[in-house]
Amino acid sequence: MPNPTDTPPLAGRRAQAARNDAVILEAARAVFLADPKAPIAAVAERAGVGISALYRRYAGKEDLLRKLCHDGLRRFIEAAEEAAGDPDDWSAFAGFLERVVDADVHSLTVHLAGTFTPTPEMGRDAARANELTAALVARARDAGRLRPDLVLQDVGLLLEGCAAIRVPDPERTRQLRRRHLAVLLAGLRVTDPPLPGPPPAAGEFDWRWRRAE
Amino acid sequence: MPNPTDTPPLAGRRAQAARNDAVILEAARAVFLADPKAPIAAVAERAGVGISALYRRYAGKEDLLRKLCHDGLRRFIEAAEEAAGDPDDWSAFAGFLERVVDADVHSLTVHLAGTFTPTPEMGRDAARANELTAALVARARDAGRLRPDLVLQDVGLLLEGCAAIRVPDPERTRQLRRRHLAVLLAGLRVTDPPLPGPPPAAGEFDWRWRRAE
DNA sequence: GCAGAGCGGAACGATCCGTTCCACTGTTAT
DNA sequence: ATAACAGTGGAACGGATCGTTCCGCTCTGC
Repeated sequence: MPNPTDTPPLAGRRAQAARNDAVILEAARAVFLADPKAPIAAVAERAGVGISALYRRYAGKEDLLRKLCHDGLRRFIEAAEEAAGDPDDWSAFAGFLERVVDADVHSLTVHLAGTFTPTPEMGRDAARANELTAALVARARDAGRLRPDLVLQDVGLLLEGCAAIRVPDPERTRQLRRRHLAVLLAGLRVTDPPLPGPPPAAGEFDWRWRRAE
Repeated sequence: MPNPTDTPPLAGRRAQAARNDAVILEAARAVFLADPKAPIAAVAERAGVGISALYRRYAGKEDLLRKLCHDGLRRFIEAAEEAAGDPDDWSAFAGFLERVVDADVHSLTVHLAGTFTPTPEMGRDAARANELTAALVARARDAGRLRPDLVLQDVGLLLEGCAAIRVPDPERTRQLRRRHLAVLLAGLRVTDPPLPGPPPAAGEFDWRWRRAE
């Protein structure tokens, strides 16, 4: 009998399984980040496991995608909460964007939208993410650091723009996105004249979350 | 000999064919702009013609894509040449970006790259497009209007960012891109501190044009 | 009228991909 | 020791997609 008492440091087969949990999730994140429509076999290959190891953990592709997206949403919230702790009104806002861009969270959320049916909890988290972002925007704006005609929905577009920057090397991608973001942030400080066209309205981008028919 | 005198005002069947030339190209542009991997049948459907009408004009999908991309490249050059005529150093540069963004040229070129083998002429046109862009950048920078640490390759990233903005309605898409571009342009005027990280190098994005294996 | 250009769309063949299934291995409990 | 089984790898299946071909039809230009 190898384990007389149920020792927390699992060994043998159980440990392998627990390790696979993490390996698979990491592989899935990397693969679907690079290509949201990647086949599920690519995840298994990247993780160095068989397909069975995937289907043991997730009911299907949609299930995996949903979990991945929900994780991304949680990271987004985390970043917003962390950034809110910054005492400087501007760098709280700027730091938030930098965190989100660095973690490539946007690709995990928006780009995966529509590929699965969301859970109610995801809806709640999305609402919370929105609130936190709105608070950061309002704070920077009320402090007079952020150009006043920038609305909450603009932030999504900024992130979309940064997420579009992509080269084969992930680290270089991060650097280039930071560079792009720096230009954007420079343009977001108070300036004249105001931004052109009607600002994005609340709910204008909800179509993303509707499933493809 | 069907036409004793080569009369330009074609009529009947020939006219229909000539009209289809344009209709098909327009449909192809719209379809592949919305989804670079769209099936060729979608183009036929959108154009309101059969699949035969497509294959009568193009040897295959790759042929159509190549023509579309080359057209986009030419529009890009056109935009650069037009913008170069602007006497103001800054608005020549800014106007150039606005034209390119409005025409959605970036999606037609970069996003279609790798899906076909380019012709030598396309290589020459691409080189010319690069020269023209470099000239506009240099001009704005030398005039002290553009932040000096911005390099040619940054422009591609800016366009990439703008092209990533996309909603179902094309006109609204254009407006939102303009808005995004305005933020970017505001950030591109001379500012401090300089942009972070090493600037994009020449040839760093050539991998796009290599065919997927 | 007749030859054929132009066309619509069904049909084909090749991929691709999600999912299922089964044999096998090492572990756990008896 | 050995039975039961969780965990796994990967072949195989069925459905879907898509590029391309092909056949029959129409209508034009001679």
